[in-house]
Amino acid sequence: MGTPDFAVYTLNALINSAHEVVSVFTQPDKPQGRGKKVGFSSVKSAASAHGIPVVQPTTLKTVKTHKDAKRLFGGIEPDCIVVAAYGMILPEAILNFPKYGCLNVHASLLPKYRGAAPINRCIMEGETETGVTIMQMDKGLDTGDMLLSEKAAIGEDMNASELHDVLAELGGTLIVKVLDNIEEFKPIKQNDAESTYAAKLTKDECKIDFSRSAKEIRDFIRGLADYPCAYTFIGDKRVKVYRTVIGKMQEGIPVKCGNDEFITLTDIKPEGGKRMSAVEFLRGHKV
RNA sequence: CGCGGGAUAGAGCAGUCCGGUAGCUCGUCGGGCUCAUAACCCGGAGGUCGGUGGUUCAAAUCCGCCUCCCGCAA
Repeated sequence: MGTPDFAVYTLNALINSAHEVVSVFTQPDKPQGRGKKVGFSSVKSAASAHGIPVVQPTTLKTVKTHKDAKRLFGGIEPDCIVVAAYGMILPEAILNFPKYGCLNVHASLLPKYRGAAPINRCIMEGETETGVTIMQMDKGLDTGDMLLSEKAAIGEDMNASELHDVLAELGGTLIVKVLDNIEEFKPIKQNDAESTYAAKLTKDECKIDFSRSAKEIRDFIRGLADYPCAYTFIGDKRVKVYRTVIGKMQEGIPVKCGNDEFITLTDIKPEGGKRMSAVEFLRGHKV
């Protein structure tokens, strides 16, 4: 079960493993993008390409018993359900349905950064390492017992997209490792006292606050790049900012921030325009 | 039919409202200055103005249709 790109890595890893993927769950198609086009999720495309049946329930709340779950799965009783960024809460009837329960691939070192946006949040917080955890799902949100986790370093200049790819890849590797020897792994309880929560990102909070320190702003921007992307305004135009350098540089747009420091915007996308370097932007605009 | 912005030289933009010689910054090429330079000065090349039909003596500009790109929203 999964929806976005992150889950595709896990799906592909499972397809290429010794395990059989009997069916794939993903969120329902919904109108998205400009206009009213109906798009479908990355996972749906990937699954269809391999001829795996795709199921897209609108809600799972109606699944209350083992029988309901079995009906949902078309009579199949899977040994295990793997969940990666599915975006829907699973009722207990489903959690308890498979023999080995439901395993979740989560892009953080639990119990830190539970929730929807662990990849973005950890960069925004200036972390230097994060990781992927495979856990046994329970009723809580990312609170289940951990089976396996592995660390990954966050590069000095790495942005969320780059980290996403690294962690997604790692997630695929780890889930296969767990499934290969599922009996071997001992569940480890999470220490709730150390937990932090990575709330879903909202557009409102993506506006850059230039009164913060240069480092905070830089972490903020790379934590949000390339999507949803931090933004600010130049004149009355909204401008997305992808990359910055701390200090006052020639090759870009220097902005004063807190503590009398400067940060230079080097890679941006103005409203209505294409992504470009700040140097190019300056050739046609006065700032 | 969700709302909105955009397509003009290799890049980034102005010009469009009010039709009349294709413009700016940068790059590029040539020359000059200099111990020297990404600096400075002079000169040149490079455009079917996204496509298409129409109005007009005349269209980047006004009108119709089409394609592609982007922001918001979801």
